[in-house]
Amino acid sequence: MRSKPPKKFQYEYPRAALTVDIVVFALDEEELKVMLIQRDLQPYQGQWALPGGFVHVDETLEEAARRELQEETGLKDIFLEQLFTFGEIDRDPRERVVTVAYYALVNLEGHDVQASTDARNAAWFSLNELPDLAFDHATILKAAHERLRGKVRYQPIGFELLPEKFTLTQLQHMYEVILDRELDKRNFRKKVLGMEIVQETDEIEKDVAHRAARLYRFDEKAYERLSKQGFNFEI
Amino acid sequence: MRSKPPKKFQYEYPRAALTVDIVVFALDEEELKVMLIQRDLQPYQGQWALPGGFVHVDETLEEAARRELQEETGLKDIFLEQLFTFGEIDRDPRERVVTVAYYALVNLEGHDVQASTDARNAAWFSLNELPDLAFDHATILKAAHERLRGKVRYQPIGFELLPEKFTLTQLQHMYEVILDRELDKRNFRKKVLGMEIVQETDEIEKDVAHRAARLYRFDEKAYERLSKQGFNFEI
DNA sequence: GCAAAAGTGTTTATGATACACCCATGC
DNA sequence: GCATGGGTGTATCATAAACACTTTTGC
Repeated sequence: MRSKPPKKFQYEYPRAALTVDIVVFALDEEELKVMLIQRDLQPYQGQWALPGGFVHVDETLEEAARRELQEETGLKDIFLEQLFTFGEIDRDPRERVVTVAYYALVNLEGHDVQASTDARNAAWFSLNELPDLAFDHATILKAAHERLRGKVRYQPIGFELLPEKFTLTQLQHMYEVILDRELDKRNFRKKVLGMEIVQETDEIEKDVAHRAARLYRFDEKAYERLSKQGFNFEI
Repeated sequence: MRSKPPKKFQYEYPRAALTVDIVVFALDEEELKVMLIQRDLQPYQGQWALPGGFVHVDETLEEAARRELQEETGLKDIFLEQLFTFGEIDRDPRERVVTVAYYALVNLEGHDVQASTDARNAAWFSLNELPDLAFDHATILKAAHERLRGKVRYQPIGFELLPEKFTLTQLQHMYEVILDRELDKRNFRKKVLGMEIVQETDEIEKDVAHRAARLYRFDEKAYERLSKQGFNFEI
């Protein structure tokens, strides 16, 4: 065991440690996945946990979240939004640790996670087959999932889970997975096309063993316009 | 100037200080008000600020918010919900301070604020006539207002701003103030009564110089039922 | 030619909006 | 009796929901 490092930073009152943790969602063919890291230090050594770590004193919370995400999973330039701050007193057995949780959405095609990640330490898990998680990370993950389900109803969020160009069937599938219910194809298309939130491209799917579907892209401008005036995305 | 206190608490890495700040909303006859405290210490001495203060190492974030609220304004047992955590690096000129912001809703009749408050230090301000605020509290206040406006659309929130028994006109007025637009009386009543979120009482208004209105109370059970299934309160 | 998914319209039901007058009460 | 806000209904319009078949393509 190595000797203890010096403790140079001194305060009049005790201070909680401050961390960030990130719930990274991605969309598989069939379901929502979340990225977990296997801990190689105590406490909870060997257990799976959300990516995250201590906030440096010279970086903002979001900067800390992005830095940890890149260090631990290789992911960068992704959609990231603050979720909630968890401050239960005993959530970390070592000492008082307050964590600011974020959630992130990525598309599996666009970001090469495996290449920059030690595969032994990071992996995607289906939300239905989660291992035991360290700390209160199961609680955080549940909160993130609920937020995503709730948010999708009144904001055009979620496109970050898809590749840049996608079929309407992919988009519908994404909503079905997030909302956990089936949607009617014709009504879904009417609604999505009607609110002009996607733009038709002149490309179609390739290498499929059936009629190839048209590809669409997300329309940034419509997004902006609709986001502001608190619109209704009930589908 | 007093001598510096001892700094007994020592850490390997520098730590941010952790505070809570609370945006307390109340409903006046005419408009939304927010409670501010006049600071009697540096920095920003004499300026108005949100109630709040440092989180003790042995209390949760919500406990800290409730404690500060009671100490500074006398308010207790009120609706309180976490808003957002602000971690910009220079938001406090002294050192790195991360603050977990909450917002609260109170009804002016039910809670005697003045009695337990040093009137020189705490006061209600109209949202349209705010003084310059200390720190980044103007940003926090704006975020709280937006959250309230957004939340009211899809959750039956806001009843905390009214007394236990209220008239439908008071309820409508509350929504008009929060949403900042006029609502049609007949349509409003149809909608509110239709979703069975309020219960008729057998009491009526007193001491009014016109026909007395029936009093209603908020229906907890309907609230629970509707809250869960993410319902739509667009009015 | 068949398997597999793409693509497309109409009808019905429900909820949102617009709108104006009589009623009860206190003074 | 008049001023003040309380209380009520209907017609129209817009959006949501339900529902099935033809088309295209690869194999």
